[in-house]
Parts: sequence; C-alpha cells; structure tokens
Amino acid sequence: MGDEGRMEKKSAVLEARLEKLQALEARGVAPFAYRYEVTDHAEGARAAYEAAEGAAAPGEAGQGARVRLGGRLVSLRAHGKSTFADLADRTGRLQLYFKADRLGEAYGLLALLDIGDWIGVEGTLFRTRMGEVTVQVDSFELLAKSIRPLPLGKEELDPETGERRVYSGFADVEQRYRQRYADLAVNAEVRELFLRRTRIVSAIRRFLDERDFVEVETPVLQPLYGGASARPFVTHHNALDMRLYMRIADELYLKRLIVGGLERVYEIAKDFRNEGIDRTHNPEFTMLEFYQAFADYGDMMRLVEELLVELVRTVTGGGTRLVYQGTEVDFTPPFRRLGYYEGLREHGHLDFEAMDDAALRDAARSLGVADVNDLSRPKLIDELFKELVESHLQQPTFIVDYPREISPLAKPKRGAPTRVERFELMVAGRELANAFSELNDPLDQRERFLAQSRLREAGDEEAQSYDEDYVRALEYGMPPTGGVGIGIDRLVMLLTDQASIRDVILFPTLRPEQEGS
RNA sequence: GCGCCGGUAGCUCAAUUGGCAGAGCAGGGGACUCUUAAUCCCAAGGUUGAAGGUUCGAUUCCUUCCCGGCGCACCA
Repeated sequence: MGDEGRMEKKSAVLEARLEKLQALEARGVAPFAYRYEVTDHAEGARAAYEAAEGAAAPGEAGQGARVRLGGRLVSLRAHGKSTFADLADRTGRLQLYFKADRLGEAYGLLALLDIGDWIGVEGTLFRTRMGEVTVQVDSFELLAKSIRPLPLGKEELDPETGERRVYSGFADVEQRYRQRYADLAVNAEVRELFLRRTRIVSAIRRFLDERDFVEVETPVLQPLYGGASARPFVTHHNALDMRLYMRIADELYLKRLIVGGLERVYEIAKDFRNEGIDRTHNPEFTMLEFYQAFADYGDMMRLVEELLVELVRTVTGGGTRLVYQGTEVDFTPPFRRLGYYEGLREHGHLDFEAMDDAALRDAARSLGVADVNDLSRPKLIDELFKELVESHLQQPTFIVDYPREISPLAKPKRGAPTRVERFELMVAGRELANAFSELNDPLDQRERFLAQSRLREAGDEEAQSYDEDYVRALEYGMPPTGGVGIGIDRLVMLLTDQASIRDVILFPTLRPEQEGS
C-alpha cells in the first residue's frame, strides 16, 4: 500500500497504537529493533526449571536459572505496580512477571506495550504462588511494535482436563485464509497443522532419498503442456515473444531424465490447472512424482504401499490406522488390488462389455453425468467407473489395469493389449496416487499422441498435446520405468483429517478483496 | 456455472411484527505489587458488504452486484 488514497480508515485502536509509537520514540525507545540474543525458549525453559526443581532438596528450589527469551506478547494483566503477561514463541507460552521495584524506571515502558508486540526478556525462573513457572523479568526490550490489533482470543486452561479454551478468537474463515499470518499468529492448532504438513513432506523426501532417488527441478513454464489431462494456464514471454504454459504435470520432463540415465528421480513441486475451485481443488497444488528405472507398476505399487505405511506411522506415532472425517481407514499392507473392469462389474453391476454406446450413455445420464453425448466410449466407461466404483472405496485399494484409450502414457498390459499397466490408489473415496509402467516404445508413443490429437480436433480440450521432443527422447531409449504421481495436498488432508484443501494450503487461491472492505 | 446459507464496532456475537443498532473481549482514562478469560469504576467506539427500490420509518422486505461457506456440476 503506502498510497494514502488507498489506506483504509484507521480504527481507534490503530490510532492509539500509532500514538504509543510516537511516545516510545519520544522516550528514545526504538520501536523496531535489529536483533536480540535469544538463548532460551518457553517450553525448554519450563522443562529445565521443573527438572531442576525435581532434583533439588525440598525447600531449595527457589532460585531458578537465568533465561533470555524472544516472543510475542499474547496476554497482559496489569495490576498497578506489577504486571503479569504471557509470552508466546514457537515452542509455546511462558508467563512473565514484571515488578516496579525490580525494574525501576523501565517499568513505565510497559504502559506503551500492547498485545501483539514482539519483545525480548531476560530474567530468572520461579514458581508463583498459584504454581505457574514464570520469568521474573529483570530487563526487557521492545523488538517490534504491533500497530494493528491481532484478533487474539482469551485463553483458559481447564484445571481439570488441561484443555485449552479460547474465547472470542479468530473464526471468520474468509479472513483466516486471506490473512493467514494472523491465523497462524493466533491459532496454535493452525501452526501445528502446517508443521505437520512440513513433517510429512520431509518424511517423503527422506523415504525417497534413502532409496537413492535424486530430487530434481523441471520447467514450470513450458512451450507444450502434457503429462495429464487438464486445461492449463497460459502466459507469454516478452523477450521470446512466445506463448508459454504453466505446467499441469512434471511427467514428461522427469522421464526425459530417465532417458538421460538418472535412473531414479523425483520432484515435489507446484502444478497448475485452470479449473474450478472447491474443497479438493486449488488452481496451484503440490505434486510429487517419482520415476524408477527397471521397475514396473507392480514394483511401484509395493513402493507406494511402503511409503504410505511409513507416512501413516509418522502421523499416528507408529500406527497403521487413522480416522478421516469419521471413517477409520486401515493402511495395514497389502492393500486390496481390484481390476478396473472387475471393479465395474462387481461394484457397478454393469456388464458394460455387452452394452452398446447408447446403453452406456443412458446409464451415465441416469447417474447424473453431464454432457454424455460428447463422450467417447472409453470416457463414458470411465465416468461410470468414477460414479459407481471410486467414490465407494473407503479402504486403500489399488485399481489396476486401465483402458488404453484414457492412458496415453502407459505401457500395454502384458497379455491384454486393450488395457495398460496402470494403477490408481483410492482412499476415502478419492484418488491418492496414479502410476504406470511407463510407455517407452517411441513408435507406440507417437501413435498414442496422434490418437490424442484426433480427440483434440474432435473438441476434447483436455486431450494431451503431441510432444515431438518427448518422442525424440524415447527414440534414444528409455529403460523400463515405473512412475508414480501423488497429490501432496490431498495426501496431507487425509493424514491430518482436514475436509478442505484450503486448510492445508498456507495461502489458498481466493478472489481479490474488495476495495475498502 | 446453478442452488442454499452468511457478511452488523478491531475480534466474537445479539437486535421481537419494519420503530432511537446492543453486549462481551480488545482499545482509551482511573484504582490496584502473585494475576492468569485478573478484578473494579468511567468514557468512547458503527456508511449494518455495495448500489438501488418499497415505506412516515429498513440491520429487518424487494432487486442487482461483491466476497465467503456448504452442496451440485466440472476436475486431480
């Protein structure tokens, strides 16, 4: 901002804080410091004090260690010549005790502090009469003034259950997404959720690194988009004066690296798809793809199984089951394997092979599938599959051996050339992973691309582009390869029991705020 | 894109049939040296998302628009 005309009208609270800022400067206190030597943190200091207390002889535990902490003021309880406050840092909260006779002139500065300010404190630990481990503050510094009031609720610890109750906190979902900084500052459980996301992604990297996969980076801006069926974002490069697409998948570049001999590669990065937004779709989302030379989709199924078991153990503290939105999901391997056509027959009760296109179309229409008249037979079958089978699979299930027409990058199934060696892992009614024995026959790949081009000409906007350079790469020779894609956001949703993708993305895509709202 | 619900003070929420827009917390002034949703006293705080309409009078009824949530459609 900075543009006066665009500044919102200042609230009384904002005005009051700006006045305090000036008062501080008038007293020679810099409201925005440069550094503070932090040697201790809230949780560590408390734990150390309690440990020392336990070790001391009865009645000797009075004098605690000196500590220096940095953090944000989240509660202020002034009583004239003494003041209690709570300091929050990344590890938790610790109570502070300021006394006028101990702090002298500096005590007066407290009146210019507000909830939300960042401060550094030095003092000694003690236990109050009420039994709370507290810093007896000897000196403190303002590190950064908070001009805008944080929507911090008041908190109470239930003495019986130890449960934290928050009163009139920050609940407006829209503002929590728009101002994630405030959401994080105020809601400890939101901070914890995103830390869990980070731990999950770290565990994935560790899992793959341990197995000799190398992490690589491939282009986000691509002259041709491919590797998935989706509509792209289009952009333009000025100097080259050319159209570029934001990638919809990493796939074709990663397999070029397999051609180059890297053998085991992975990428964890953003993909972009120009489609609707809802609780399982964000226009930019994080994708994991990994490719392993000399492996087929059977190997990848076992690897995915191992990875998931490890991740579930990470988040549950060793278990193999978790609850997602009220349903218990059991990740004890091996996961169920179910053939695509077998699933359709078994769960859909449809003998699709005996049905002509019109019959399939009627079946799809009766299930509420849109635009059935525009769909080819394989797409019709796939729609029926999604309606009748996928959404009903709660427990981890590998759907295997997809129709060739809807999988232009997968290798034909041995002994069943109308199918391909592809699997999707379904959990809680959603696709969690998609994988195949990668098609490495350049002649077959060229044919598949041509078939996609024909679909595109027939009006299928999601048909894949013909990528001649990719075929050229295959012509040099790609070893047999298994590849997997896993949507990280949805994986995190599952592992953290979140209903909306926006709750696992720090800054979800939203419409811009209105002027002056 | 369609349907339903919501948007009131910095935050969380009220407001009867259409009749002066309120409370708690935060913030301001005052009291208070072991409080913890600190307490007590005082004062203040609003273009009710926006624009129109109906009406003597609209937070309330109607229309359009903006933003969000949920569901459906699309998709991963």
